[in-house]
Amino acid sequence: MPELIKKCPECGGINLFWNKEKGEIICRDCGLVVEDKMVDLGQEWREGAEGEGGEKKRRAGAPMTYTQYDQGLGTEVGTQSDLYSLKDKNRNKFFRLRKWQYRISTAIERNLKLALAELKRVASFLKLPPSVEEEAARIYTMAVQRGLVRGRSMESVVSGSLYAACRRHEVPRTLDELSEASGIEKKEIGRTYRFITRELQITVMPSNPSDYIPRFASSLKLSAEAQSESVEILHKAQKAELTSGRGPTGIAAAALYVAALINGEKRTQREVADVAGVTEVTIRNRYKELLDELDLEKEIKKVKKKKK
DNA sequence: AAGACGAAAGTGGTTGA
DNA sequence: TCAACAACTTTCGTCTT
Repeated sequence: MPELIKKCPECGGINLFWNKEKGEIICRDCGLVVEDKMVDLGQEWREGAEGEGGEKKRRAGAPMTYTQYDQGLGTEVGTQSDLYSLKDKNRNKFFRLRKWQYRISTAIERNLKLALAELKRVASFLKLPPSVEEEAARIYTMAVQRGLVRGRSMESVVSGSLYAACRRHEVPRTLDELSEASGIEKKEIGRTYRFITRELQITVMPSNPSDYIPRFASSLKLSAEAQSESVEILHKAQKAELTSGRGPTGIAAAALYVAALINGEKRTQREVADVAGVTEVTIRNRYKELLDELDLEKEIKKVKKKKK
């Protein structure tokens, strides 16, 4: 743990946790990601576009994809030196074109200004670290430049960008949380999220259940022991291939529920379900699978006996 | 009385013809 | 484009603490 940060700026708690793998510092009391030092992956987007031809992987220049060259937005219309070489007739044409470009670019700028303000608002509501906010802004900018906002509300694209940025930085928020923060419907966010990641060819790793643990655990006020216990359970669950195809939040919730039970800090299924944004039924299903595959019964019985 | 459990029917999204 | 399908939710009745 670096010396500089000793207290959580959000809640003043001193229960900070330095996750070396992810290079971030998490407050165990309120779940705030105090600082993250993740390497910025922003320039690597195009490298993620797998396997079609070699020339598509060009690296230099502004962050735009090769298809943008067709769309003309990246090109300037007419410079001074061009103008002098034109006859009067054509001059008018070029003035018109320049006017067009001016309109387009100011429209984009105006949109960006509004959208980035909204983005900042939502990001601070969710207490997201600056790097995530920045990444979301970049994603949004690309979306605007490629005209992906057309036909969608600005807010939903902002939310989609944020959702994508969170997942890329492995501090995922659930769609419900994004929805609450932005006031956009859950499915709308999901739709635009899928749309923009596909169109921009952003590769997002499927989110890992353990990424949710610190936040959920702190909302439930669970001890650090229970938290690491749940992470361990998750590891085992992953080995037993219980995690593929399932919703990561459900698994995380079940692991937390079991861990709380084992540690004698029992929470009701309802409580866990609420913070994880899933239903009790889902927790029960995952919970049952966990008990079947991993032999946790003994541990739970142990705790029960102790109580008596 | 509250929580845990399970069955059944419904929802939204993915997949494969 | 449509139907089958899996994951998840909603709802509700029953059992346990």
